[in-house]
Amino acid sequence: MRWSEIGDQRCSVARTLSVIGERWTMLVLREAFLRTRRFDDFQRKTCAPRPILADRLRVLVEHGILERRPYGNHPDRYEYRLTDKGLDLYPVIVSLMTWGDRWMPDDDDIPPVQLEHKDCGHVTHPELACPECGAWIGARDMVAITTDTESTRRSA
Amino acid sequence: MRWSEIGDQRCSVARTLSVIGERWTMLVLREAFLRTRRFDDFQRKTCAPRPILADRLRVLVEHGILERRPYGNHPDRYEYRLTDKGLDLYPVIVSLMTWGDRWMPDDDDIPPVQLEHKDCGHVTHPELACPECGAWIGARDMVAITTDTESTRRSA
DNA sequence: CGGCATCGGTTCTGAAATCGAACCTAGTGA
DNA sequence: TCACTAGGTTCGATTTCAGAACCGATGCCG
Repeated sequence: MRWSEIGDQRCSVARTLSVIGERWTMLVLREAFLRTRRFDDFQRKTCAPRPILADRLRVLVEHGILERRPYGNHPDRYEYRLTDKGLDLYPVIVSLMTWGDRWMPDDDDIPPVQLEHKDCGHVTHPELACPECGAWIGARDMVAITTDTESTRRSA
Repeated sequence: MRWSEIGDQRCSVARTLSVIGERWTMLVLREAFLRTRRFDDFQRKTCAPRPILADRLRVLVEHGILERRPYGNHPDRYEYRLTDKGLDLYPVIVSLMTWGDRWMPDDDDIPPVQLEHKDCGHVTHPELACPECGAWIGARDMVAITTDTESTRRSA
């Protein structure tokens, strides 16, 4: 199967990756969450090749994750901002960062970016919890229920 | 900059992606969390090309995310299992899935895989919360503190 | 015993993507 | 006038990917 066709898999992970799973895209999103908005700034911060960056921004805009809006008038400049759909990717980026801080520390082992919770003031890594009962969720606390489309899926 | 060098960036997201950011790798991990263990099963479920799959499994083993261990004796067969380091990637996969369920539903809009919390029995999507105060965390509830390596980084 | 199947890969080739440098367009400032 | 900025696009060389075929060791069937 071609990578470009993974969006066709009946799987939400695959469909998500079909939009944000290309090289560089996650780094673009990282910068967007750090309030980078302009093409050249994305380029400098991510170090992505310019043609690639242009493509990734286009895809993110097409899928409504970023919004491309004009700013500053005459030379017609544009900036890219996260939409609600884009802001909702926060858990993905944070999870990647958390794992990296824990398992791939660099030489000076102070993490490059730390997160402070506005409300309580603590510097910490957000973790998954169950919205129903509030318990913290680890790898084997959830059971996966695969819902075959009964009518279409038959034995073998 | 080459994609193969992103691990050099002083950023935990980039370093994480240098290990699990290649095409197909996340789908391999998805299957690992669904308890797939064998080469051919990974191949059938992810639909990744066999040489690519072999490479991705090798990288995951090299980084200690999967463990390759023999099972069943004589023809020398191997299976791949998540290590603790690998299990700790659960929030990444779950976040990708949650976003896909919310923003990229397929035609019959019942999600392909649902998660039931073992302890409380509810079918739900885990969400991020602050480990210190327990509050739910959304995109703009955390402030990023960039810790420049003071001695090496100077103005401009 | 021969022939086919299984599992876990590797090899090979053409097709697709990525990369970096250079270029383009439109305005601004000196 | 010339240099500079911002937001891209074009080009050609390199790298990666995709998929089909193959391989080696064993087991299963008759």
